[in-house]
Amino acid sequence: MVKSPCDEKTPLFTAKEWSNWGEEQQQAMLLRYRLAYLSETWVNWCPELGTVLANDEIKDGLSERGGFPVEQKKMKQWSLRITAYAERLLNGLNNIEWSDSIKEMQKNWIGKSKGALIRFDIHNKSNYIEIFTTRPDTIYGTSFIVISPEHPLISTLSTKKQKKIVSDYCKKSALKSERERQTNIKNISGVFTGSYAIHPFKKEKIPIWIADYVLASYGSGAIMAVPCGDQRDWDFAQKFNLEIPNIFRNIDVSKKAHIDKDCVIENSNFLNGLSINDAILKSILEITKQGLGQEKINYKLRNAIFSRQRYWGEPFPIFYKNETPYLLEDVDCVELPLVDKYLPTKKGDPPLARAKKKDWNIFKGHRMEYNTMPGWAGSSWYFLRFMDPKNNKEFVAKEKVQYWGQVDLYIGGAEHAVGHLLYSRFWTKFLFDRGFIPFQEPFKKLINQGMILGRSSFVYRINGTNTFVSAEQKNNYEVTKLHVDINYVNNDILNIEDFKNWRPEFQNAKFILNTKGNYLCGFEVEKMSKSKYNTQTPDELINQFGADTLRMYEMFLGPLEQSKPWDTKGISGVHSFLKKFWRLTHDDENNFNISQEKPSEKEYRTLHKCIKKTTDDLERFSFNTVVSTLMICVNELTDLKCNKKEIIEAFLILLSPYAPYMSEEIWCALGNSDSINNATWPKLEEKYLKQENVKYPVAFNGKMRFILELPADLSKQEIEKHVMQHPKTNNYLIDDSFKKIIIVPNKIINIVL
RNA sequence: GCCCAGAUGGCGGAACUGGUAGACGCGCUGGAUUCAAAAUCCAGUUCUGGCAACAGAGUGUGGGUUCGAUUCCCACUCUGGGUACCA
Repeated sequence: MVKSPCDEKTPLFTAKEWSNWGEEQQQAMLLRYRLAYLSETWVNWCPELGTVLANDEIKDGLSERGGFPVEQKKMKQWSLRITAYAERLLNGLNNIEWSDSIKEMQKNWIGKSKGALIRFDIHNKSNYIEIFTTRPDTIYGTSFIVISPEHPLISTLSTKKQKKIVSDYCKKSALKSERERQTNIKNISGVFTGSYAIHPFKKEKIPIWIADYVLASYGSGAIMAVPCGDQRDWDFAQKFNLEIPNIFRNIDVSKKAHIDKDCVIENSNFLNGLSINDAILKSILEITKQGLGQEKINYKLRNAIFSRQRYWGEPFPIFYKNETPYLLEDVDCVELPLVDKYLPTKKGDPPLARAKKKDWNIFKGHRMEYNTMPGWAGSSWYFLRFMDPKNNKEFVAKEKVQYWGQVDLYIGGAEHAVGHLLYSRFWTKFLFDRGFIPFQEPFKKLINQGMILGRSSFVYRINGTNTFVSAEQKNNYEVTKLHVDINYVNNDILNIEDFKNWRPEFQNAKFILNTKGNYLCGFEVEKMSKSKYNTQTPDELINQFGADTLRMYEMFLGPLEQSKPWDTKGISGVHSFLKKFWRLTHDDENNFNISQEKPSEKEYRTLHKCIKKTTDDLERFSFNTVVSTLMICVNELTDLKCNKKEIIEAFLILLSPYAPYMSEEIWCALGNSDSINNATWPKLEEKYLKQENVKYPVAFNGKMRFILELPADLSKQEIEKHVMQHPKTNNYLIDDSFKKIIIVPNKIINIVL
């Protein structure tokens, strides 16, 4: 038997059976093993728009565009079997220099948990329900079963009497998004199916309920409810008057569930007296022995849907014969065909279905694939192509990928933590498996630059209408909050004409204005993004201040890894710094003016202080503090009136990463023929930094009172003597005495009273 | 809801390993220069009281550890990111 990742429900078959199958049946079976496969998945379908919507295109259950209802629909989609790589994606985190927070997020996203799959037979029926639990030790505390509203056995399980209630409930939860279902934990809902399961050990009847806090996409879409050990189960039991059997020794479960694993099991037959961890092991052993289930490792990670019903995306190299997909063997790429409109067809097929046979550059079988690939098809591997961008035989030549290897440092936003950054790792792994690249991780080191935040503006559409209400009155209506382009908003007042012309759907929009006759927009500070219509272009700033100033200001804004609002108030400070440095090397008539004199000790000290700090800060990616260090250096050099070549030249190299144009220009004026980019980084000479005296802060009870300047090489005893002799010391001592004196050489003196 | 971050003057931020809280810049106030403006320069600028010297308070909130906490620990609040079709 081939040990290969495949659909869990893939049946076993023999070679003989295989060869007796027809071509289509073989293809269908192969799809169960392929990395890319077709599967039925739930999507957000908007009948009015005739298209599938992303969760973020839905606001309060209505489509953002137009405000139409959205429903859940099953659709055949390509998926990529990322779950086959779950374990490797998890282990690979140990081999990369990424921030702990991103690793943590990926780890939680993959969500590995050990537990058991347990079979519950159904009373008076031949079916059974499989549940996944991480706490098989609590099996004797199970008093009911809960299945998700999408569970395949729902129609079998719901009795005649319950049928109507059940189908109403399922329809209602189909309208809710998965997130809504998890968010509203205070809003407990559920219905009884009318059927009972048999407890595998106790052999007693326990009721089977349906509730939308159980998700179809996790585990097996069904749980054994243990109200004494799980708070959601406890709340559910409380609400619907279900039993709460206690299986924990000396623990009170009448007020809330007991979630901690710090206790001993009782009322549980063969598990009595065991600790939780021992009971988990023993219960799995017993479940396996009695054939009631097996040990199981479960991942929260789901296979990733890889098709989109949009026009702009890479077309699949797939064609169909009688709706069975075949892989195109041609070397040539399928190109996007011309279509009359970039819209779905009347039937609801994706835009590519509009193309006629002649519109495709390649056409085989009965039809081509209508779906296109998602954004992450490209974003998962584009960086590999940079190694060999003009190669038209393969995506990268062996010797080039051998030379360049993985990306050394990748700077990207934390918002990609579990999307792009996980997909890239996944793609890298399968490209490695197929022998295309010699490494398993795409990015050796990763730094998350903070997001630039923008101020978004909002308008409020009254649900089911095309009327927008001014922010002051939005609470009087059921409204949907929509982003509006900040270019149409001035001081939070909407330019209504611009807004109407923005999109055809707003052409006939109506407005409820405030008492001043204006439409007031709401606002929020959130990440700057095209989809939030809050972006600002730097073009004007470049025109006004130049690219060096903008570049340097971006570095000066704050720590690389911290998100910060885009605010250009302070940009003039960076600009005047560059002008100040320019004046240092130019006279009043703007003639280049540099001295060949040998620098003084003071001037060397200023320079080397700057070399030390800019070098250290650069290494820890602290660019904002580098900029202030450069500013301090220029301030000091200006005070010293220093325009000496040796100092200026070294300083230019320190400045060049931040203001490359200006430093190159002055570098050239100094008579250098090669670019400053090829200059050697100045070498720090510690001898210039040596200080003879140290300024000690003298604190009493931790509160700094005065500064005492002392020679750097004094012993603790000598320092104490000096402190005690200082006239100010007496002001703070009580009765001329103190409890203790703490002296940290070259740092601080603290006297405890 | 869940996972991950963050919170320090009027504003962006600094304090890297527990050791002077507020570096550097913006803004603001006053002054110099100028016919005037721009540009530039000088001085001041956490808050409260005080002419000042100085005193008290102070790093989201409440506790704790420590001679000493923005920094470490516990509990919370708020803000941002992600939550699987924005990429």
